[in-house]
Amino acid sequence: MFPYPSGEGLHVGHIKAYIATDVYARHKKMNGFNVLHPMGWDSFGLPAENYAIKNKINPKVSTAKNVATFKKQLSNIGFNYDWSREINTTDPEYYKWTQWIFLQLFKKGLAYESYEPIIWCPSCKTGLALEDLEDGKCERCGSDIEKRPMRQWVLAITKYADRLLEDLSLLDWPASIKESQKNWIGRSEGSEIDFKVKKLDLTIKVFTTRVDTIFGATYLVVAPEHPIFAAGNLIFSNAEEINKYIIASKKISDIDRTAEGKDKTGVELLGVKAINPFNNEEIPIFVADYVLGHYGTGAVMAVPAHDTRDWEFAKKYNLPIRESVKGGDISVEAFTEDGILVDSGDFTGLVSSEARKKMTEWLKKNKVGRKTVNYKLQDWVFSRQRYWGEPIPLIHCDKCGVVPVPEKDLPVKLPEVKSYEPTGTGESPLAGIPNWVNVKCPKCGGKGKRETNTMPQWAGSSWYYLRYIDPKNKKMFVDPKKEKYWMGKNGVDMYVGGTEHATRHLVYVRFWHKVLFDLKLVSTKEPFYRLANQGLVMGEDKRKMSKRWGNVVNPDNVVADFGADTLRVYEMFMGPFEQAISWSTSGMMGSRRFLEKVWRLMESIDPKLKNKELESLLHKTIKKVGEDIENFRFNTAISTMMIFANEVERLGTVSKSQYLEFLKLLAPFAPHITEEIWHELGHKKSVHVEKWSKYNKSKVKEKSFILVVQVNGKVRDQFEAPCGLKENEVLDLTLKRENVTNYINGNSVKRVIWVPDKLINIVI
RNA sequence: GCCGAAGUGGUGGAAUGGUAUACACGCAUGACUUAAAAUCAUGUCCCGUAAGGGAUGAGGGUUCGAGUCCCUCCUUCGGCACCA
Repeated sequence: MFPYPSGEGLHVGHIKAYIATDVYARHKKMNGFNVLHPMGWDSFGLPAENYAIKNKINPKVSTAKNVATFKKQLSNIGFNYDWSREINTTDPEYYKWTQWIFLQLFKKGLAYESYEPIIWCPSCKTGLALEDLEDGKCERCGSDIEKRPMRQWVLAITKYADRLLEDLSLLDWPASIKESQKNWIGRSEGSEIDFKVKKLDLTIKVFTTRVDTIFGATYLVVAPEHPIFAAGNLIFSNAEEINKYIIASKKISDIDRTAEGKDKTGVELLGVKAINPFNNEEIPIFVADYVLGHYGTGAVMAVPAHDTRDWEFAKKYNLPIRESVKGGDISVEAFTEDGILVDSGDFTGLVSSEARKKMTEWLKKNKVGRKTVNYKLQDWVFSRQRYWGEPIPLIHCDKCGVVPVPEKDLPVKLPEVKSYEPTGTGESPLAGIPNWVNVKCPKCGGKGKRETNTMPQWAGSSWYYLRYIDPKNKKMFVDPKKEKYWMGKNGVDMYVGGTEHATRHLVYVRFWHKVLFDLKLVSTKEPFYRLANQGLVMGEDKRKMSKRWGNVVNPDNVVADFGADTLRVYEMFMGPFEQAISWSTSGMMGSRRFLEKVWRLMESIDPKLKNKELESLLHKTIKKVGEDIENFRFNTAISTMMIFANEVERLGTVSKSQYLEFLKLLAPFAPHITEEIWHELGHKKSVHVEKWSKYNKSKVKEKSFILVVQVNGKVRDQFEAPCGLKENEVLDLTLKRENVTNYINGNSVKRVIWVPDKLINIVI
């Protein structure tokens, strides 16, 4: 994943992922692959802009400065990036295509204008998507958020909810990321039921996953946002009280409103009743803020006997609690599990799962309900009232409505402004530039106004992996009209980044990719079939690295003091790649010592030596290091190399060819020192263009092994034996050993388990 | 509450169902040195002089054999959450 060039610079945790891809890319290259290992800058959006505002610099200037800092830091570490393919999402030649993709979404009807109240950050002064919240606060600045009705652009990601969920099964991704996405999408199967409202010519639809409990429904609840209130509340005899309740509930923030255990409040809609379609029973209707307007239908049937929230509400307002599923004691608490239906008309006696099927069928047959699916995922609020983003390429015309900017006129460049601070008015700073805003309508030539909202920070990263093509083409981007596909058959082979993107970038990018797939612009269903997450590198004090704790380790200092190779080897060796681990300076010294040892062992080379003793170990090492890199198990790859180096040291001599083979294994991890030694030993070409060593299966095989003898599963003896023995031969050898016969002690041998070339277990 | 991941020495961790604690850090002792650093050597889970016994969060189970598979529970981390 390309970094966000923040003003803080990189710390040793950020570069862990880059070291891993570098090792992986170098290894693949040595194995003959044509590797594209790119770097770029995802630099539009709030963090860059907030930094710019705080430091009173134009975001364009500060971004360029931050990019330069990042690039310098990275260049210290010896990455094999192809800098000729460096990209920057703020480059007009880049965001031209971000805008182009937006227009495809628009033309497909997947981008629409909405006036619904959305999340508003009063500090960042912009609308936000649900994904931009963390613990109910603005993820960027930590401010409490508000709800604010305003005009906005929204992307219909919910149309792709099912595919985003289903296709997770195609992905070789960490379980936790898949799990997060699954929870975020929040698919829930159930039934929609129509309740006719008596005296009014309207129907309230409710969503439930527990249609089997409907005979226990004793009232209905609608959210304060429910459309039933849209036409005014004069139909209710207590209209004033209802109005008061609705207004009050809008003032409460979403977090307070949805906090579990919060006292439930509500008001009955007097003068109307809802009719349960199953038994024609008339039940009261309440408005209560424990029902959310944006989920399901914004209305629920309340079954206090079998739902905890309804139970609490019913207790408080003295509403009847009627059992319809056997199994609990509803006088004490709601019974929410499945069971056998009671007092449920024709459905009495069925088990819940069966009842749900039959009752949903009944709803359909009688045209009073249907099977439905609901999602927690909401459409993506895509406009920001900020300066530092891609202008949304649309023009508003009084006559023609919303008109897309013609493709030939892209990019719509972000204009230079004097004041780039957010206005807070619900308009972006771009609205204050009349000669940018006022344009001709591309359709009718009449007066038009540019859309002044910009795209969110996630736009540019939603397709950056597509800005590469076969190098033979020599072009930096492909015109989608001329080229069928933007990418090869397999897409990105390896994608590495942090877990914080689980429900943001990694959802958005899959959504855009699927849209492009439907447009036949990409050939794969998914952008990244393989993903790895680097674990956090924490400070030496086991706290998260932060200025606040003064525990940030800057790679520049580590490189200056201990060398880039030490840093690289240590970060790969410190533990499993995906695990969070604390930095340890003394631990890092161990990696430094290992590299010094490798250097020293040059002196142990005996050019005349044909070192048979090491041959088997070397080939095992070649095998293990290659497999470990492929599987992102860098820590064990390094420990395997350490074992080899220790053995060379123990023996005191090594043949030149063996030493060189070993150097190649180390080269992806420690590119500088291996190159130095490689040349020292007389090579003109680089070690990094060498072919990766091939291990020899026959050489991996040992001639003898340490046979472990167990008696009844306990280790009682071990001795060296030649490989390839048969079970009876081994047993003969074993039964001659005094240690073994002592334990057998005259008992008859009941069973013998023989694991070839490893272990024998004698059961007595 | 639901879902997921994980619990192994003083520390980071290793272990296709087959010798638990590889590798590294730290520590101790020794060698080298006037001394220190660096380097090298030896040792370092617990009990026991030893033979041996016991330890992979706790308790059960499957198996000739379990850190690994199954069940129950505890703890930590992550996601979702008045989501009907």
